[in-house]
Amino acid sequence: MPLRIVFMGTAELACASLRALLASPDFTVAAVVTQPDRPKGRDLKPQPSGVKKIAVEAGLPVLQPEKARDAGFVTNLAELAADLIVVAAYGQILPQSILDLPRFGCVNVHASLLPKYRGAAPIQWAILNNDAETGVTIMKMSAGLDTGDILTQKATPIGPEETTAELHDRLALLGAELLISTLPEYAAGAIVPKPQDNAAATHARKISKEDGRIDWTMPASALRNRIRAFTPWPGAYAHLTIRGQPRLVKFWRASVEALHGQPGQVLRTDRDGIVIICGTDALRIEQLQLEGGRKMTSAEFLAGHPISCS
RNA sequence: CGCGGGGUGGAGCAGCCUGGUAGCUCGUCAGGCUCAUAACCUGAAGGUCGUAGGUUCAAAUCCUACCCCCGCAA
Repeated sequence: MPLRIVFMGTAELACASLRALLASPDFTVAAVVTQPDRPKGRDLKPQPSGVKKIAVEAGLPVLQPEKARDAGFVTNLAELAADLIVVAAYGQILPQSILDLPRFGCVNVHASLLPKYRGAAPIQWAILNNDAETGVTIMKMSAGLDTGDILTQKATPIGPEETTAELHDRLALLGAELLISTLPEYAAGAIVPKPQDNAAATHARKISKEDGRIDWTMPASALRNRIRAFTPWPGAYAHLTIRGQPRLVKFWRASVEALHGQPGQVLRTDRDGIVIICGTDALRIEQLQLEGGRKMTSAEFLAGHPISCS
């Protein structure tokens, strides 16, 4: 008999897991819970989350409580009589009353090798710190922030050029695979949940737009990691002087060069990029984007936007 | 009606305010120079200036409507 599941998720990361659950005969998805539609897009009209779109397409009931801890919502959830609640990038803290609801509890998909990078932005921080590997964790949820007992984990190397966008997509799929292979074993009692080593825990705090601002006195290698980590959001940005005007420019791809000078100085502009001096070494900008415009290679950009070396 | 930028030879842009010869950087092609080159020199091809109307002797430029793209914001 398939496991009766309620799925809770909002962000893109959750979509792969929901699809995997829907595609597997081992599970029945009784309902999907996602955050209320939020203003999005150029018109700022409320848009459904990716998870909701999938649920609607699959003809599943969708619940969108403003607050998951509302008593009314918890009651509705209880009536669904799920064996298990699967949570992936839902975006809200769940009260103990929900965690205790299903007989198998709540299981979470997290995009890091816990206890490392608990919190909202594990993928970004793994790249920011230039880690060689990261992974996904399936855990039994507890009241704390990503502190639950670990069921299974799977590691994956981080490519030297890999961005958050790319790693995110890989981890979403990896997490989905691990989820559907873990759940039946877990339900059969074949997995012993393993407590996290709290002493080794780190917190991956949420990224803010301000984090994207480039400080040219930082080492070039650190800035390159920021560029990778903040793709696609919020982007690593700085102001460059173009036709005498300071213009906001986002940097999307860059490499490190062993060149030195005054931090912030534009050393060279050629078809291979724009070389800017950093605190240690220099950054060769290969792809960038002017405010209001689309992404361009440096060669394209320089054709129409003269940047003088300073 | 959330705010804003933009659609000009293949690419990226200037020109628009203050209507009157289609400009710049690059690419392409041909030739030259060079030991050599993505360097340099010379020449050439290539554009219904997003679409449809309007104003005018004359519209890339001013007016109106529409289509499409992008950034901010979330």
